[in-house]
Amino acid sequence: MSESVKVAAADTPLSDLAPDVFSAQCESRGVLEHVVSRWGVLVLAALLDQGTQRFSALRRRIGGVSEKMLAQTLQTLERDGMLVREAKPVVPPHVEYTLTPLGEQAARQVWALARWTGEHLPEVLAARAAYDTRRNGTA
Amino acid sequence: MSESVKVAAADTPLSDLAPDVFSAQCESRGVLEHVVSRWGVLVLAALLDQGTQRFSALRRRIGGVSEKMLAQTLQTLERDGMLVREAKPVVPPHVEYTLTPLGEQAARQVWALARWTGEHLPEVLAARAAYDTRRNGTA
DNA sequence: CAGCATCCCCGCTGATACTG
DNA sequence: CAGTATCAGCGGGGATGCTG
Repeated sequence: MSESVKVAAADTPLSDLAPDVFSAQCESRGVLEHVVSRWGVLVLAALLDQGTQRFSALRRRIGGVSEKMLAQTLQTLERDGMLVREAKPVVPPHVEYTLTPLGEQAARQVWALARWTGEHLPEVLAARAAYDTRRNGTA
Repeated sequence: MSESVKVAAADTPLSDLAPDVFSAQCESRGVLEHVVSRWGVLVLAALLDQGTQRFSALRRRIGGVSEKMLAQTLQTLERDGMLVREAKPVVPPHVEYTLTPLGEQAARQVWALARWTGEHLPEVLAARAAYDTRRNGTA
């Protein structure tokens, strides 16, 4: 795979590119869910940010993950080819996780999205306030 | 909207841009979840693809949504300022939904991500096969 | 240290039925 | 047509405890 992520060539009719996303059993939907899942986003982001890291480093980095969910998320992403797990055969186990090129592409996209939401949070918050006012009456 | 969504400017240290995404109570995480939720993605995509649409049109378009989930999703996205709901006061109710500029930006990003996963599905599937073999099969 | 197994809860989700 | 209300089921996700 190359390097740039190539996004937003959205003048092409959307339905031509992926007509099936709207169908209930679209397989790529599952992949997307993994990638944008609660912890998936953060694992990818952390790995993109800091590069190769061990389990405990990730756990410390990502506020609020349980061991279970971290392990589960890592497994899923490994299975999807987004990252590589390398277990060094030493006495205190030492396992490192690294993004694959594929995973890096995903991570960049996800990260961009996360950053975008962060940047536009004020607008969202304003919209919410307006909406709530409209509903609850005077407020 | 201008043209490109500007993604993958990831040479900037990630943590500088949004240090708080990793904290458990990051507000933008919620917005992200709404946007990339199962039906959120599809609603945004449908609206980006076809423009303003009514409730029933969306329902028909998006395979497998229940009325409840569609209504819920639309409400959430409206509250977040991603789309506008316009109810025409006619006897058989007629309600139209349209993306806001903000929502259109979101939709493009989400759509790009969806498309990316679609394009790279073969790689993911291959990775999965390899992973499963490593675990069950010959391994 | 890494991570699997178990238990358990609650929130998302869908099916059904009712209203404006 | 476009919702809201209610109920029931399933699975995500956390806490705990145990292994290599």
